[in-house]
Amino acid sequence: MALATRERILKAAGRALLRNRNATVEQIATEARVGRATVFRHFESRAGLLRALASRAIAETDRVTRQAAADARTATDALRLVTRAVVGAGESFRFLDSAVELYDEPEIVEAYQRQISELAQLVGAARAEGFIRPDLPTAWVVTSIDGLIWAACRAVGDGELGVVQAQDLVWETVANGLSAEGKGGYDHSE
Amino acid sequence: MALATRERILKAAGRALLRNRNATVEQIATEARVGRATVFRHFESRAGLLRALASRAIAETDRVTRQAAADARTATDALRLVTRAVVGAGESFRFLDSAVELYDEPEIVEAYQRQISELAQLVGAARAEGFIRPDLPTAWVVTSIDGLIWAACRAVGDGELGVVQAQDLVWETVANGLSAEGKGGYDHSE
DNA sequence: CTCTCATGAGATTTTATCGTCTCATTCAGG
DNA sequence: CCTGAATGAGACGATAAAATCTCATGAGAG
Repeated sequence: MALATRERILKAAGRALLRNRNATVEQIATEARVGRATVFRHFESRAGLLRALASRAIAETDRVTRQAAADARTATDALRLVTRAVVGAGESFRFLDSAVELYDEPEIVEAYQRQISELAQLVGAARAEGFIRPDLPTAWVVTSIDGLIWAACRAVGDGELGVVQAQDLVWETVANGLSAEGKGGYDHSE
Repeated sequence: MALATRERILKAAGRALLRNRNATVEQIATEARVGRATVFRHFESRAGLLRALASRAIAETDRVTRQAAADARTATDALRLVTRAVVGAGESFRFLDSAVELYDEPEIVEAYQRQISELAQLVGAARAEGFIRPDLPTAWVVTSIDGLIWAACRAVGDGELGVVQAQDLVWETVANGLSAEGKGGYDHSE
């Protein structure tokens, strides 16, 4: 059926792009076990296929993010739940790490920036609750959470970690870092 | 002179690739203020140019890494100094984040994996010194340090942070996390 | 000044991939 | 069995970029 084929192509595109940034339509079609012509029957162009894939990923991430935020009672809790949720949804957007031309699509760039700024708002609120160390710039807090989320998604995708384990570890690291020594336990003078 | 031109092309390629993944040879040549033909006089092909650029970046990272490790008295100190050094060298390898085809070059992949495994050894030694929380898998410690380094390099490249500030923040986050609350200060049950 | 070599400019060929099209095949429903 | 819709295979043209080649120029060495 048409819808099943379209879905199969989208999923295959995600896999193919993950393996090989700049994957050709032929490689995507092969991955989906369909003919190249069939790809163009379902999507107006290669760019259109990538747009559809990215839109799906963005929508999915938005969905789990809002769901998580709705369940939270405090901003700090929301930050924790959203972080977990995004790590959990990593599979659906991880290909964006490799997808190249998408950064030319203003729609995609705008959506990514919006999600980052939503994260920044959450961080700001958590800071107001006293959760964030006052000496850390919000920009760094946001950037490093983003970096840890990506690292976790990569580790899950590579089979190094399970999803739940990765979710726990990201938050553990955000909250307490990697060091066994307590706060200020490292002597910066040496 | 030939060497100066070659060097100019390499630097320009780094800048061009950072701005525009998949930058064409023409864009690189324009950035270097040389003719397209001159690029092919100095490099056998576009792929060869990228290989040379990547080799330089790897060599530079190795250099600052070994320098940093040599200055350290303990493994924990080495981990701190190496992390700082890599963040400081970010400018030279950051284009790899955008360079696409390089992941097909076995030489590059091998070098990256070697650097990661060197980091893993360092983490293992720091763990033996009691610096690393025993409950965290080494794979995650390595992955998250790598993720934080990339995040810091990106922030520096985007002008969000200064180099020294980024170096401090990465280590601060590794050692203590982002949270103001102490160890275990967050109630995981809710 | 002259010679030479690296270069710039640009024409040209080659290659890879996109996107379109046609036609035979398959498979499900009537 | 018959029909139609979706598909696979592959030919075809268009395009963009890579890679090659030629030729004139300009700057530096002798």
